[in-house]
Amino acid sequence: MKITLKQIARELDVSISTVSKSLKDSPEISEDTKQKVQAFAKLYNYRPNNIALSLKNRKTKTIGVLIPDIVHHFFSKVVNGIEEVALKRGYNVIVGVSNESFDKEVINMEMLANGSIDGFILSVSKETLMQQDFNHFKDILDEGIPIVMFDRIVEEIHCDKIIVDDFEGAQLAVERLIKGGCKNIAIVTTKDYINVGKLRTKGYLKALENNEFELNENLILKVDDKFITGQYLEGIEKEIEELFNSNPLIDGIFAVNELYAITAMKVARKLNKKIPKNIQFVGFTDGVLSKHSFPGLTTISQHGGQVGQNAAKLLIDKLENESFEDQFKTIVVKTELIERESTK
Amino acid sequence: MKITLKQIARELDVSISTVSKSLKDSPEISEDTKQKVQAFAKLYNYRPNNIALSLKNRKTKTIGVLIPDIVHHFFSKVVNGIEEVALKRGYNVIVGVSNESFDKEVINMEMLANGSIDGFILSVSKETLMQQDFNHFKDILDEGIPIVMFDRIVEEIHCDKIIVDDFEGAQLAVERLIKGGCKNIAIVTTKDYINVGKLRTKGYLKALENNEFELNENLILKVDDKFITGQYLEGIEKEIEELFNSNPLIDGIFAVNELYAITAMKVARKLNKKIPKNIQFVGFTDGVLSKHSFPGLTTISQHGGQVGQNAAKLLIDKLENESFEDQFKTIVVKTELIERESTK
DNA sequence: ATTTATCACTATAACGTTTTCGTGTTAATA
DNA sequence: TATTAACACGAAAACGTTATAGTGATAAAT
Repeated sequence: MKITLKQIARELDVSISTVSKSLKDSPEISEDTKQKVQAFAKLYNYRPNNIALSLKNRKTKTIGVLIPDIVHHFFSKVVNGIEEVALKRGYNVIVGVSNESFDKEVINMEMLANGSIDGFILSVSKETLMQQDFNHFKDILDEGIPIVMFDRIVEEIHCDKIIVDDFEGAQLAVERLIKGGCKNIAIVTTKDYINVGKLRTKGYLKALENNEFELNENLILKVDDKFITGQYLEGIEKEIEELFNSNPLIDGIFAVNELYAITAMKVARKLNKKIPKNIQFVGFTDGVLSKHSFPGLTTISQHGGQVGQNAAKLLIDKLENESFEDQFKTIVVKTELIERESTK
Repeated sequence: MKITLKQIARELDVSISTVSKSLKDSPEISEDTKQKVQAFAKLYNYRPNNIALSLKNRKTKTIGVLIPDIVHHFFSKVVNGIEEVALKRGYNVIVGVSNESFDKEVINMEMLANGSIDGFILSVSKETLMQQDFNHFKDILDEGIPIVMFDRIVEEIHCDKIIVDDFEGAQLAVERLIKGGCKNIAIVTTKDYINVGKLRTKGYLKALENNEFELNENLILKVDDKFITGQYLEGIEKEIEELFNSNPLIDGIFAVNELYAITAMKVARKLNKKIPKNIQFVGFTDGVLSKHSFPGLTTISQHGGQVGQNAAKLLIDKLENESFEDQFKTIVVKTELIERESTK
C-alpha cells in the first residue's frame, strides 16, 4: 500500500505540514528535519497521490481523447502523436472510442467531463456528423473545458482545430494521375456529410478544372458508408465493379482512403486490368495497407503523427496559458505525395 | 463552470448534507426539499465531481493500459476490447505507450501508479523482455495494484494473464501447410526472448515432429528485430531472400506475424515464385494486411478483441470482488485458422 | 528590560464528496 | 404534564494534498 504524508508525519512525530515542506525542500524547515523526512520518504518510496493533487489544484493533468475507431491506422497514429507530447509534458491520456456512434460519443464525453480531464481532443463520429447534433460539444465548451477537434471537425463549433489539407492533397493526387497520362479519372469517395470526403471530392474537381478536363458525373462514385467498421466491403466492391463496367475508359482512380483504393485495385485485378499499365491508382492516408499492398499504392500521406502532436501542443498550451483563452486557431497539416508502384 | 454541492447549498440556503442526500433520494429528507434540490440540480446540470469521488472512495474507476505500440493491429484490437467492457462497466481507460522501451514503460507505470488508476493491463515491451528487469512490475504489485498481462507476459511475475494459444496456433498453421502438400516448410520467426515468437517456433517444431518431418535447422530464420517499429524491413527482406536462395526446395512458409508473412510473399514474388502454386504461406495475427494483401494471406487469428475483453473482465472482477484476491488465473484465448488464397 | 526579529515548526482551510452522528422541533404516548 | 419517539435537517470527519497564517522559543536590537 502507498504511504501518505499523514503516515510519515505520525511515524516521525512531526506535523503533516512539516513533512510536506521537507519534501519540497522548503527553507522554513531545518536541514536536520528535512534530511530525516526525505530519507524516510525515499525508504518507503513516497509519491504524492495524483488524485489528491488533482482535487487541490483543480486540474488533472489528463487529456481526454475521443476517436471514432482505434483499430484504424490514421487514428492510432494520431493517438500516438498525442501520447508523445503528453508524456513529455507530464500529461496522461484517457482514450474513449465512439465506434462512430453518437450515443457513445455523448456518454464518453459526459463520463470524462465531470472532472476527469482538463480538455478534449476529438474527431467527430459519422453518426454525429450525419445527425448534425452538436449540443454535447457546446455544453462541454460552456463548462469551460477546451476542445481541440481534428480531421473530422464541425465548422460551426468554435474551438481549436487541426485539419489535414484535404483539398490540396486531393489535387496533388489527381494531378499525379494526370501527369501519369490518365485521361479518364474516376473518384471513389464518401457521401458528402463526411467533411473530409467532401473536401477531397472538391479537390478532385478543382484539379480537373485546372487541367481543363471536362467533368463526367458518372466518374464520381459516392460510396454509401453504413457506419460499419467491418465487413461492408462486398457492397463497395460491387459498386466499383459497376463503375468500371459502365465506364470502360477509366484509366485512373483517386480513392479518398486507402481501403477504397485497395478495394478498387482488387476489382481491377479481377477485371484483368494491369496496374499501373492500364489503370493507375492514388489513395489517401499513408497506412500499412498502402505500403504493403501489391502493387504498392501511391498515396497522399496525412501525417497522423503530426496531427496528434499539434493537437496535444495546442491543447496543453491553452491549458497552461491563461492568456490566449478566447482565440481559436486552426492548424493545417500539410499532405505529401508518396510515390509507389500504382502509378506510372 | 461546473456547479458543486456547496454552491447549490448556498443558493438554496440548506446544508451541503441536505443537498447530497436529496440528490440521492434519501428518506431522511422531506419530499418538498428533495423536489426543490433536484429541480435546481437538474437546471444547472449538476454532476458529482469524479476526482472528489475518487479521493473519497479510494478508487478511480480507471484502468491503466500499457502497450508497446498503438499503431499495430493486434494491440489496437486489444485496446478496443478493453474499452468495450470498460465502458459497459463504468470504467475509463488511460492508455500509455512504451514504444518498446524499458524506460518509457517504467515512467508510464510510475506516473499512473500514484493513484491515477485502480489496476493495470499491459503487454511487456521488447526491451524489458530482453533486459529481464521486472522490478517495476514487482513494485506495483507490492503496492497492492493488480496487473493483468496479455500476450507478451513474463512467467515469473505472479499476476493474472491472458495469452493466445501460440503453441497450438503455430501447429495449426504448419499442419495446414502440410495438408496443402508442402514438403519443405520454413519458419520466419523472432529471436527467442520474445516469448510468443519462441512458443510459435515450438509449435512449428512440434507439428513437424507429429508429421514425421525431419528437422532442418537451415529452414529456421530468426529475424533480428531491432526494436524499431518502422523501417527495418529491408534487412528482413534480405535475410528472407537468402533463405530462399540457399534452400531452393522451400515450398511453404510459416511466418510468426503478418508483416513477416507479407514481406516473405513480396520476396517470393520478386523471385518469380507463384503463390500458392509453387510456395504457400501462412501467417499469424489476422490484421488488415492479411485480409487485403494479394493474394489474401491464410493466417492464424489471435482474436485480439477477445484478449482485451477477457483482460478487462478479469481485472474489473478482481477490483470489485475482495474475495478472489490471491488467486491468479491464466486465460488462454483460442486461435483460429482463417483460410485465404496463400494456401492450396 | 522591553521590543522585535528570526527560526522552526504547527494548525487550519480548502479542493468536492459521502456518511455518521448529532440536534432541535413537533407529535404522540404514558 | 412529562417523556419519548419521529421527523427533517445540520455539523463534522474523512480521503491526501498544499499554502497561508499563526505560534512559541530563542536571539538580537533598542
